Amino acid sequence: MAPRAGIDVDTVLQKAVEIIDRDGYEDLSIGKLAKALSIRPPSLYNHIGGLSELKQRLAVLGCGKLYEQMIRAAVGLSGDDAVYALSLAYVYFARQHRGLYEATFRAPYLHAPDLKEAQEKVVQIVVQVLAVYELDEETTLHMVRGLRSMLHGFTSIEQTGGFGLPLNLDESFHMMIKTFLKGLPIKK
Amino acid sequence: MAPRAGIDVDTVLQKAVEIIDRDGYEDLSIGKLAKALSIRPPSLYNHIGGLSELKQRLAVLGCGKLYEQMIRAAVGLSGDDAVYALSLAYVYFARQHRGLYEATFRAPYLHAPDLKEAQEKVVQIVVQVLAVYELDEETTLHMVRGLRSMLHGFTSIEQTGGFGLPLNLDESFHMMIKTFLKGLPIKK
DNA sequence: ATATAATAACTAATGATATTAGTTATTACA
DNA sequence: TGTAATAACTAATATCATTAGTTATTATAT
Repeated sequence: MAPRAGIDVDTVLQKAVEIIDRDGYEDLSIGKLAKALSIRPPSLYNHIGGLSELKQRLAVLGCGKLYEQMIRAAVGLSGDDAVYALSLAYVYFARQHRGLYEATFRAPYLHAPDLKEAQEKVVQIVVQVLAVYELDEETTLHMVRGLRSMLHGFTSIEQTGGFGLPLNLDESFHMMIKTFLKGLPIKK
Repeated sequence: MAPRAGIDVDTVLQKAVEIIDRDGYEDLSIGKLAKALSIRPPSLYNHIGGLSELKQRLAVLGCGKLYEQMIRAAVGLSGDDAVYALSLAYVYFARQHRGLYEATFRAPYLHAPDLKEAQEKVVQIVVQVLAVYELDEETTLHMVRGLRSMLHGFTSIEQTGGFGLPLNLDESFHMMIKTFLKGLPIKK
């Protein structure tokens, strides 16, 4: 029998991230992952409960990483600068980790507390960044939803090749955010 | 041997839509579909090439249905009214057919001509509806991308339960569109 | 009406996947 | 050093998608 490969759940997750980022989310399987870790498929069950749990963990991990990227980008900035920085961080994260980004929207257990918590942290930065605009409190929250919709929508369509027109993507993205910011219902 | 069940590819697709709309996209399987049609699983291969082809057809069908709903809603309207109507149609379609909507983003063959064509028709309505605003031609196309991002993003987040705050969803949606329209870079 | 062709149903089999059960060897700990 | 824990293994199981081949139903030609 082989000596222990020194695998733990983090190793498993890292390798899973490599696979989905390189080959696509749909390509992840217990067999492929085990092979990448040089162990037999059933051995993986020593570290994770199964494929669903793995996907769930990837979703939580993805949200956490996204959050880190966003918060790093927005530090020290405010107003439009912060919104642009945070939005760019969002899109760049998704481009850099397309599999992991996709995982954030493919969690098998949508109501799991740790997932909710990770998602809420992402929401919270958006709230903070929009809070400096002179909006009603409730309006701010509506606008948070708006901005998040734009970020995710743009990313998702981009990832599925849905922007076919010969038009610069970064420019589209920038103009979209600009248009939204310009239209914010600032209190007078 | 059973008499012919009178099945054709349209019957198969309709039943598949029923299943994914009711049980969720991930629940679709050859076995489940065959059972719903009262035939044996291999018999399905007389009508469709396999699960991938089925999913591809669902994606194309979904885009077509979405297009019909959008165009129906926008007929006879222009400007902001058209945008709102078309946007509402989008979201309502997705709410009514959540599985079919999801299928539109889960096509196995992203570059298939019929899928591209169906997607482009959807894009074309958005282009038409935004064309009446006094924007540069190129800016219009950027804004088309923006609006599509918002529509899809909102829908996708909504479908995965990502809007957790106690805040009216329809109001968020309406305000998002309003904010975007208000910010459109109209030529002066 | 009859014979032939086409085809949609079936069964059996295959390969792949995720998972469970049980065994064994490695490692950790007392 | 001996025992317990655990991570590796193999074997088996259940499920799924698909292929291959057979059979019966239906369509078509005469």
